[in-house]
Amino acid sequence: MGGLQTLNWKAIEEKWQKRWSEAKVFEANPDWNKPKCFVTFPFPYMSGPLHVGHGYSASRVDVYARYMRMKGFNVLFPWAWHWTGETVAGASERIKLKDEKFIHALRVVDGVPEEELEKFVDPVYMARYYTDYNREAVKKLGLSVDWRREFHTSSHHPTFSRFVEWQYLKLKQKNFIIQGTHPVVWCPKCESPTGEADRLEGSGVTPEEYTLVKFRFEDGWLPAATLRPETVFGVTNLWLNPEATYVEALVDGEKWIVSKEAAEKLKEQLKKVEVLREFKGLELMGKTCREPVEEKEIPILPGWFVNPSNATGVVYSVPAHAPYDWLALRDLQNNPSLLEKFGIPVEDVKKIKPIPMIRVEGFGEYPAVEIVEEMRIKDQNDPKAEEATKIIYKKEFHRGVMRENCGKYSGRLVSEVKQVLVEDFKRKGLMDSMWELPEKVVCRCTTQCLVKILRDQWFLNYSNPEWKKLAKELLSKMKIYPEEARRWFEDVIDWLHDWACTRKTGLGTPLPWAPEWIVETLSDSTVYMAFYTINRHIKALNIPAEKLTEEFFDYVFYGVGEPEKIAEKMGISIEALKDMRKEFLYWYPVDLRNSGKDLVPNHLTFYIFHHAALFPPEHWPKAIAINGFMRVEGEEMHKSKGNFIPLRRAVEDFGADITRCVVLLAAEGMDDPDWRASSLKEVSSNLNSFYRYILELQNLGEEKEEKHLEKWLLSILQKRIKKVSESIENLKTRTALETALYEVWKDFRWYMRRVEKPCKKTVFYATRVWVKLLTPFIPHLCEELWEKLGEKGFVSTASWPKYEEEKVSLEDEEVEELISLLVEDTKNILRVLNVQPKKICYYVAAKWKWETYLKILEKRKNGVLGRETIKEFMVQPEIRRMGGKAAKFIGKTIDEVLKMPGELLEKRLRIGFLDEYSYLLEAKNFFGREFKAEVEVFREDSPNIFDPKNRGSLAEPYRPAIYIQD
RNA sequence: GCGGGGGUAGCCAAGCCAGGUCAAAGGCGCAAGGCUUAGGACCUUGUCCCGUAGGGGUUCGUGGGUUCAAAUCCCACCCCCCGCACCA
Repeated sequence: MGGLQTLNWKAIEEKWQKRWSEAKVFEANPDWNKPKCFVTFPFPYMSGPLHVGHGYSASRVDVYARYMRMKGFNVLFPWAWHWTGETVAGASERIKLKDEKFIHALRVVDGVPEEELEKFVDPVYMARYYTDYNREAVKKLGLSVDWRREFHTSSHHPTFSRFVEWQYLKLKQKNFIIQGTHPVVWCPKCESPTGEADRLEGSGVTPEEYTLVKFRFEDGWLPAATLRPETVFGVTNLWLNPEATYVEALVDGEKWIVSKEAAEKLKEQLKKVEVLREFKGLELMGKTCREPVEEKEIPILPGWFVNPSNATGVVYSVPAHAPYDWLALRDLQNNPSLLEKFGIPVEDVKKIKPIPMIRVEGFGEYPAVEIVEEMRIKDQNDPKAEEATKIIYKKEFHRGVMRENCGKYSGRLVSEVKQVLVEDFKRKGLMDSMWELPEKVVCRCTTQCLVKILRDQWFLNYSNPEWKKLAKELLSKMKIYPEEARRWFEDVIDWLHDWACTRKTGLGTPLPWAPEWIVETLSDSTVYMAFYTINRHIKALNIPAEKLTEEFFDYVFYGVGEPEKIAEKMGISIEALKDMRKEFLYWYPVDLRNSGKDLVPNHLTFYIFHHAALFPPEHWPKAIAINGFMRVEGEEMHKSKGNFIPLRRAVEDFGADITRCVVLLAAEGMDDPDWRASSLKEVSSNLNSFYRYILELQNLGEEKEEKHLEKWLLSILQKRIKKVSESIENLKTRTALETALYEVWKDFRWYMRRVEKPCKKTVFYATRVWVKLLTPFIPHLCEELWEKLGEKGFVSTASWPKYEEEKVSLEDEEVEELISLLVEDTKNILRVLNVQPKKICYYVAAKWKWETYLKILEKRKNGVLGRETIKEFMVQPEIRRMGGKAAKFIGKTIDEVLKMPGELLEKRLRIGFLDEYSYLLEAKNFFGREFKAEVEVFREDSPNIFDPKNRGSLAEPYRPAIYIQD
């Protein structure tokens, strides 16, 4: 029974991982006799376990690394861990606050032991725990990493922190860091920005800028908040909520009336606010104010829909274009009793007529009125009013044109004038702005958030056109896989504006010139690949962080400064210092960086910007590859969904090679791979079979000459070698693996089916090629096979199969193509006839047909082939003698050749005359086996032909005629 | 809304950029046969419809168009996924 049971993956994988590690095969030092290849994977964030999606991206890097290594490159694949940011701290905080849901996820999904869980109240402990946990996952996946260069980020890794400091000093010196102000979602209790991860409510909500339109009221202003300032030309009245509390306040010296909440908010938005008195909205009902365009007097009316917690709590009314305004107005007009208690005469309200000021197709004068009728919206409390508002807003913004009553903006598109209009009015002091959250955001600490404008924040000046230009230049020189992603990068570079690069809280490196700020997580990880090149020295020499000065890094990365002095100050040898410089120069630039596509709009683009800023063009990254992100059984993977698949568990449960194959076979390019249980089963059984098949092949074959079928196998293998190589080079890892596994398998199957006795020499060569082609994908299994095949050393460091042009034989390939088509055709006939044949006869085309065929091919190549060419042939006496049948053959051939793809045409021309007769004769036994019948082969013009149904004349080149006798 | 990607046979998925060998690779599933004590594995065949001679018909989100010829090119539309910022 031995050898037939399922493989012991675990034993095999552990065995080879141990051997690789002992032999230090993946530890890469500079070797000036070898070309280098430096590949990286963005260090993962250590707030939880890695999942199979990380495994996917990392496996792609590993496939490339392993391939290049076998190609003879000195390959460096380092690894590190990201600790910077607020997420670990936030997670730790949730544990401190005993967030049951969160703790449950850690316990169940992450499998964190109880005694460890308690210690997670310390964020650093938590990060370290996950780093250790995940390192095992990465190692067990079999990635070919040089672990000597490992590190993690933040001030808890002081030597790395020094590197971040250096980087920021350089950026500052180059004026790529500026100071400025910026609106953020802010928790007044925590006194810090409330990021996505820190929210109980309101995920995805970002500040929105309202325009405040200032209506003159007595000696002050009523600033009405709006997202549609262009509608100021259609204002009929003002709305205040009679039940809400308003304040009169001095705002930057002007007297404003706004809701009580608004006054507090404005304080956070760089406005100086002094509240003078508080009162109910009711107090202003029926009074009038002046609109800012023509200073017409308009009334202030009660609007219960006005939310004092939104913006200023003051709203102006444009009933022609805003459904809410029209509804509120109509409600008042229809219910005079509502007005009674405010002492507002009904006639005054009834007098108010909507003022149309935007023309838009599909609507008449009063779009708001029309949509209210159409949707049968009852009143201002009807939830359908919200939808109506959205529809009108969209239509009018995109398609709307300002009517004649809009002054100098008349006749222009709403979308065009909006911005200018606001600028114009702001200049006149009639508009202002205020930031507001479109939806409620609640901080983890349960406090409701507001918008704060942060001042003196530090920014990476990505809006700088010079910097953008540099980034684009870098991008244009870089390879992007897949190429479709290039446009996305271009857009991101254009779109990116200044990035707030510092935080007040969380883990990270303090900004060297303003240590109260910490460099934020995306901003400290842009050029750290340079640190990999020297980190093994820093660790080996045990250089203390404080010795890693600006001038040290300047020397290592830029070659400036005096090495003697620097080395002396650092207390290391000048050789050691120079080695670091040399090692940096050896490895840099990064040859490939691969990650999920989610990093395109942030990290990867930052990576481009910062390299462009900090390094000369010869050190700019060479290539970026991206891939989709992992789904599970077609769904997004989420801890909360319960379908989260930790990498470590996958590797432990299914094995590294299977896990790698499942993810690599699942997708390519930007498509999202899907993790499916069925695929797991499928791959596992395929790999088991592959293993056994290779071992079986070992014992097959005999010493013999390499003939047609062997030449065919060798030829087709060259094609596979080429395809796999090119696919890996273009990060088409799925195509590569599919070809290496399935296509090659198919070739073997055909060879074994066709051949009488396999040739030992060919099988020997072919099995070794096959194992090598799969090594980048399933390295453990391939090592095991390599050893079982009696080969010395690691297959991981064996040489990649060379594509040998001289082994390519078009003729042998075409012959097999012909034979398999002939088998197919014969089967097709047998199926239709539904008989068991006694005898099958094949007739190959006569010599004159071949000559004619080749001439037709030639004519097509020279572009002189047409239907009329038939005449040229028919005038030849020896052809004309054969009459109609010849004409039919020539006509058909011309038609076929006319639509033959160029590649095939070339191939057939190069092959020329093909001795079909000999090849078919050689395959007689094969046909016999296939059909369990006697098989005979004739030339169609042979004198002793057996052809009772006169089929022979149907023969064409590459298409022998068939006769079947039952 | 803006930007990016995509819709192919029971499922996954190639082909599309460079139009013709495309009823459309490969894998899975399913069915039949072989091998085997049996199961698994493996091998062969079939898997849109029709067909007693290698053929014909209808297909590649929908509707038009260009072309001798379109899954592939052009136009319009419908649907799905992702990103839109201070967050990893």
